[in-house]
Amino acid sequence: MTLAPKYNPAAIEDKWYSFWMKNNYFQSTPDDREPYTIVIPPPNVTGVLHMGHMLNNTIQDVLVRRKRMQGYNTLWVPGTDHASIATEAKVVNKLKEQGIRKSSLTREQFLNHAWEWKEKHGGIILEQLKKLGASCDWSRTRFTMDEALYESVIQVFVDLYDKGLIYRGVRMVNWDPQALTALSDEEVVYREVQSKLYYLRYQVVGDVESYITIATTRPETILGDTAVCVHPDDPRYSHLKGKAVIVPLVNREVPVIQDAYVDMEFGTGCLKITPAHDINDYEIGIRHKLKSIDIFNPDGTLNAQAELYIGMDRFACRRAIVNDLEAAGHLVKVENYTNKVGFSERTDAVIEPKLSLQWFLKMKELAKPALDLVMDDTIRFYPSKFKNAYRHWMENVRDWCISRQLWWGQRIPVYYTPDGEMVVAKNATEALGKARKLLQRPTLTAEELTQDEDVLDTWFSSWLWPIAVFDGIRFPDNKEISYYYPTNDLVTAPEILFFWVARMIMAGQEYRQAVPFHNVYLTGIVRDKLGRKMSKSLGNSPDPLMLIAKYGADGVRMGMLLTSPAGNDLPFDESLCEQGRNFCNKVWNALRLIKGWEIDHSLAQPEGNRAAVDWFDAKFNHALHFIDEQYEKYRLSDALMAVYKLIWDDFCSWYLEMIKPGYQLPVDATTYTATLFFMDRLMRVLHPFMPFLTEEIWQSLEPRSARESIMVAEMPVAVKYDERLLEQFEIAAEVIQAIRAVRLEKNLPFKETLQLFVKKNVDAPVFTFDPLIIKLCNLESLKYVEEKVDGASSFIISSTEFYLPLSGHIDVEAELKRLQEELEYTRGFLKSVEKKLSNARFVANAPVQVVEMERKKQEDAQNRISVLEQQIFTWKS
RNA sequence: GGGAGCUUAGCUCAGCUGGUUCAGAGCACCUGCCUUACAAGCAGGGGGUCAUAGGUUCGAAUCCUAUAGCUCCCA
Repeated sequence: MTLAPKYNPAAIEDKWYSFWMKNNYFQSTPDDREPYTIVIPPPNVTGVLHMGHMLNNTIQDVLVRRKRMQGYNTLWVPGTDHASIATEAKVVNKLKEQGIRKSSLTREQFLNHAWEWKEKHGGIILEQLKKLGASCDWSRTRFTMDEALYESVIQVFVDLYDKGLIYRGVRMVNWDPQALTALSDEEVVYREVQSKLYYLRYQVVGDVESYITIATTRPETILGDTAVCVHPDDPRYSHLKGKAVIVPLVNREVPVIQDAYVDMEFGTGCLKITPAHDINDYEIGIRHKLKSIDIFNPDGTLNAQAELYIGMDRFACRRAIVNDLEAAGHLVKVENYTNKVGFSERTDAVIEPKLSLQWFLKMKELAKPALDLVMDDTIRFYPSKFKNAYRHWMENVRDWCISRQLWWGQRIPVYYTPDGEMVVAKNATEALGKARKLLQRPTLTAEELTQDEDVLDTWFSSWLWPIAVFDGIRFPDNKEISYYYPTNDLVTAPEILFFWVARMIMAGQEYRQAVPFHNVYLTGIVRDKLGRKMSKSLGNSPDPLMLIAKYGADGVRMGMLLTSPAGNDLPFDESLCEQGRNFCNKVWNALRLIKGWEIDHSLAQPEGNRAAVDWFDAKFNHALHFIDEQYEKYRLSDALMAVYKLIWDDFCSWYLEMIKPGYQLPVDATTYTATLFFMDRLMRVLHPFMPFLTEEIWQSLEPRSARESIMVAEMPVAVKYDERLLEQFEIAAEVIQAIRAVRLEKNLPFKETLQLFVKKNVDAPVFTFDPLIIKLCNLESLKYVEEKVDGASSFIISSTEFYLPLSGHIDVEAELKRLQEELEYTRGFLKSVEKKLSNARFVANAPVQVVEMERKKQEDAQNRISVLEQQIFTWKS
């Protein structure tokens, strides 16, 4: 059998992925095993795979593959969400390129275009996930606009409305003038921008000489001013109580009001009030029963109520009005000013606070149980530090604006009658029935009812995701939902903790009286070397598929996981993938070595080999215990690192070197079988992290039947191991390393054999690993002696002296210097230990074990010192 | 403005309720090796006054207080 000296991922990845697919290993149906379920955080259909998805989905795949091998009936449900705003924007743009305006289409025509777009582009990201090795049950792929999920959303709306939790109201909302829709608070990102603070003077009514000056960053909104406000305790303005001022240019008289909201320190301490265009002004407006004048059209241009600049865009208007105010002598001064401005997460347009009629879901009642479930650890967050942020948000939660002025999405199931009454119903037929009853008019026709034009927020479908993918809303008792729900783990980003995770918990309580998942693993943000978030707009994100092509899917998976403990940002560097690739190659070459051996069945197992096999067996179980612990704590990078070291250091560097037969010599069958067994176990433990490589190797270890696969093989279970053996080996390893260091220092080639003499001073000798010391150090002999050996290079491990006679290579001065330094260090160490022990309070207060430990240290140091002193004495004489 | 968190080797991070060898890992770095599994490698090695200043304690990277710097969330 000849194997390429370098691992070539491209040659095998597609082969194994289709092998797994063909054998339906990813598929799950309910049975009597315990289920393990993950639902994918649905990427939006407009998306292509980015580094965040790579990280997130690698983690899910690791978790699900491990559980599968542990015998659970595992299911990972894939899917996408419809992303109202983003998708509608894409479709609108595409139509624009074809010269079609959205406004020229009917709703139905537009939706046809949208579906067409979805069919064409919507599956790209899922196809990309396959390249990563994602073991999703693709036969269950769901989309938030699928009929079942659509109907579930509608049903939930009707239900919540009937429960009195949904209401319609005029509120100040975040308006996106580009997407022409309201946004939820979570879809607005605030950024600091350089802007200007304009100081404007308003004339006081009845006194031509008297002016007051206000400061504003938005001078164009003065057209909507309906008051000017000062602090009630501000002596500068007390004389204005009850007076009115004139809004410049439009010459409207507005009252001067007093409200403690005003910050006397800011600007001039005098605030203009525009209730229609600022959330704080809106609230002041309500308190003082002010009129509200909405001066903007939905697209951000000025309307007739503004009286001036009608039809002009809000930013063009700002420039124009500043000029006009200056010309009219109303502009006092302009200052540079840094403030935070809200932008639309989707379109990046500046958000316009706008009064509008929207649908809201009351949050208070839903939030309380959802908060408790996290605080009492019924649902666990990894890392738990996010509990704080979660609580803070849930305690201050505000009602959720769920309507969007779009077409792509679930249309709000509210129907209006000609007389302005409304009914809420699952469909038009039911609505008609309800409306007839409501109006007591049996002749009412369906045509007379008009359905609400708006659709629901995408999150209003996503929050049902873990239930809806199993059709648990429409059919709450179906077999699937009963079996798979609650799901086990959710892997997502902290950014959507509130608007997705929290709401899924609410929906779970409301519709299943159960949590949607037990554990939430929060990933970090993938950043570039400069610490910037990777994004398409910055162009600083590598193309994941290119990375896979370059380093192999396994290499990239390892690169993603190595330095990303839960919740920590991942400063991504391609060299991490390189490390993953190198590791693949290392494992590959271990296979090459083993497969290259000739087996001699007549050969008895050498003693050294037996020791090596026993040792590695113990080491493997020791590592497995540790790895299991890391998984328990969701510390995947630590688990991976432990596997990495187990394979590279313990298996390759130590074990294989120990049992490796000499050049062109055969290996005994017992050792060979044990080695194949170890390799098999190691591949299983590594498989969740590196599915492709491990399958390829596992399949080559032994002949396999057509349906066998490592991905459904059993995960090794840690058993008890001999700890003493590991300790004894540690000492042998120290000896080997010391001899290697001597060789390097003295420039002694490995081929030259050495003699080793061991003088045990305190402990009884343990011979277990002696044959391995001989082999790995190419010793001619290893002898135990009672007396020190003259003229030899020496080293000391604990209190045992080791001698390597090296005629002509000994530098007495250097040996003495080294011994002297070591002696000084050990004396200092002993002193510090003795200081502790002579402290009566330490001996009295510290736990017995700790004191014992110190006594042991004292004894060891004393022994070592006497050995060192004797050696120095010998060298000197 | 309100809240949360972070600061340990050049980089990225471990270090659990204070107690074993003058703090560990991976990568990077340095030295020597093309030793027929692997140079995508082998062997050996250096590197940290645990942000700063106090305090509690027999004992602090670990607990408390203050300061500085950074990050995130909310308004």
